[in-house]
Amino acid sequence: MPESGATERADRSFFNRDPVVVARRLLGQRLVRRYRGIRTSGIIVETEAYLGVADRAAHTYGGRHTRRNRSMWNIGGHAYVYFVYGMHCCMNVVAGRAEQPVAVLLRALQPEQRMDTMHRRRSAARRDVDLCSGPGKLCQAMAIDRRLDGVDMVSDNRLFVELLRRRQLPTRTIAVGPRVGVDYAGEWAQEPLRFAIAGNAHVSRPRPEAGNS
DNA sequence: CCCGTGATTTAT
DNA sequence: TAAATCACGGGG
Repeated sequence: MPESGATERADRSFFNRDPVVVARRLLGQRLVRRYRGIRTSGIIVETEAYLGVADRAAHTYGGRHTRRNRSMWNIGGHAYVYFVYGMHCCMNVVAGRAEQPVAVLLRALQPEQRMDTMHRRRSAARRDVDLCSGPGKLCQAMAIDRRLDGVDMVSDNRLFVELLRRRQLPTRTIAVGPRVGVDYAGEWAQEPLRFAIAGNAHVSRPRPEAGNS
């Protein structure tokens, strides 16, 4: 593998904190997926925070505890993968402390390793920037589906995060905006809970504006 | 802009 | 049991 081996894997303490902090700190880190002997990876360039019981846009709004959102009630570091619109999967990383059903949706990656495999899995993608520029796209490119719902990313070898930087990116390089596709959530739809690396070509549309803290 | 697509949720 | 919903993506 072309890895240096010195890369540090995100541990429990990385995830056991405020979801907004996790969402910002995930930017610039690496998501790794191992499947059938192939290691695909990408740099996380776009995230959204979901704040749990009080957040009308969250699947756990109002304390809902259903079969689908079961893993969102798990402790930080677990994956929450769900199926939506009859054909797509979306992947979240559970954050917060125990019994806080909060999570971070991974919305886009800058593909890094095995882009050939990603193109094979996503024939509709004509260009590299179409591979992982959306929550459903990245799941398809990385072979992430409901079989990975509930896995512990701190200990599982199939899906995990590698830390490429110890610090969060400089605040001015993080673009902030309202979350995508949650118009049903009333005032919560306007909250600035979407984060992206400013100027990165792999961020999904519409792009949040840079310059917001 | 519209529409597929089907599991999940929510209303009867 | 039935109806509505949906943290999306692709094509026109």
